[in-house]
Amino acid sequence: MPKKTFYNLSEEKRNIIIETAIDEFASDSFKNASISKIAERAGIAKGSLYQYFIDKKDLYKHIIEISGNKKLEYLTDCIARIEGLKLFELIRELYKQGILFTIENPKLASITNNFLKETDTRFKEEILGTNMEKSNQFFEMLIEKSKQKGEVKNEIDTKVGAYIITHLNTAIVDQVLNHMEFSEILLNQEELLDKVDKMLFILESGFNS
Amino acid sequence: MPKKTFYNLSEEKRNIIIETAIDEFASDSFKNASISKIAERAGIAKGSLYQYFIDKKDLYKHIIEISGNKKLEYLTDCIARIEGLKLFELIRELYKQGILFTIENPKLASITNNFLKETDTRFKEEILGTNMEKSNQFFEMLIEKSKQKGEVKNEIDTKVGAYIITHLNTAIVDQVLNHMEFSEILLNQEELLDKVDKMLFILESGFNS
DNA sequence: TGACATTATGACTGGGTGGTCATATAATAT
DNA sequence: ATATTATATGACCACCCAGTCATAATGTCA
Repeated sequence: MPKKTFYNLSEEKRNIIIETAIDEFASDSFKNASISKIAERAGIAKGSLYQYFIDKKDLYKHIIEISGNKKLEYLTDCIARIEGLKLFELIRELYKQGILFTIENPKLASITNNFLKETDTRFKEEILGTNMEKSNQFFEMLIEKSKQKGEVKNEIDTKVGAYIITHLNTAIVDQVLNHMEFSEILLNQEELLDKVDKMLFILESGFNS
Repeated sequence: MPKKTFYNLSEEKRNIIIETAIDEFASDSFKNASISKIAERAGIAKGSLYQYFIDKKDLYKHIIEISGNKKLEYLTDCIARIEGLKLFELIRELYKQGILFTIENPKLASITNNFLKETDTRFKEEILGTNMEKSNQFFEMLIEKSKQKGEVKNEIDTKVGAYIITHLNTAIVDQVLNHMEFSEILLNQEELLDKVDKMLFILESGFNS
């Protein structure tokens, strides 16, 4: 968390710093992102950054938190509709909102994605606190409910099912990001949703004929 | 590719260098791996390394090539049996061999996995040459064949199907690696295969009841 | 033994990094 | 206007890096 001095800054200055940090962390991993560059590009002295944040990790934590909150904004609507939707209707909505978030906030999406790819588990825990594995547990809960409703096969292993759904979600976000980097074209959202539907169709009914 | 001087070295010395490089690239990304450390740990002068390899990328290329070849050894057997097996029997074998490779060669697996996570597409192309996307195309071909045999639903999108199978494969390898890092216990191979079976069951028959 | 080619070496260059700290500036309070 | 507190600064520290190159050591052939 930032020091008090950071919140004494004008909102404008705070925004510049945050935006610059987002830029930097979006284009490099935590390790390779540069505090020096952030300071330079934000037009402040490096020493000042250390007046606002304890250290690099502290700034990173704050940016990760911002990312998470922003993404939550995209998901809360459909999470609110949990009760009314069938499992795969809900998953479709979640995937869709994930894609939307990625398209509208590519830098934030890239940051959270880079973070997920981080291998150092201790580091991850340190940054996320207790919030880890939340996504997996959420899907596990959904699957259990759907089993009880008779929507989903009982023979299915809940944990493995949640694992599949989580991983394909991040895989999709990853692909969106890479395409956006490569061809600068804002890729067709409908085409993407079509892919998602094809994917969910496979998950729902299986490969076998 | 290494310079001629590298191949003039004794096999022993060559092996030490390769092993040390594998260690280094396994524990850090290309960017963060250190030539200086490799030289120091291999007990040779840094300048010598540059007598054997053009630059860092050249050494990395060679290590990636070694990894790829070693993994191919694990897969050729079951690839040879393509004709006799059903789609998911084959996929099971491929996943299984992938896990086996990862357990028996965790460093090499970690290197290839880190490489796959690399975001810079140009860099990837430069390292791999034309070999990119091979895995995806392979699965696409398999799915097409299985459709013709009537094993697999025709309504399924081949590309999306291959995408799912490829991504879940790398996700599994990833999990194996992380577990190995964390608990130093050689994790139960049967337990893993059980998870794979549960995963394939879902893919074969779908979530819906 | 001497002449030549090959290989080994590590100090060095120019660049980067996170983080510190004495000092300068600005703001506030008296 | 003075004293006190809060913020801004950038030179500086210790460290790391990839890659170079003149020199030294070693090997090879005559």
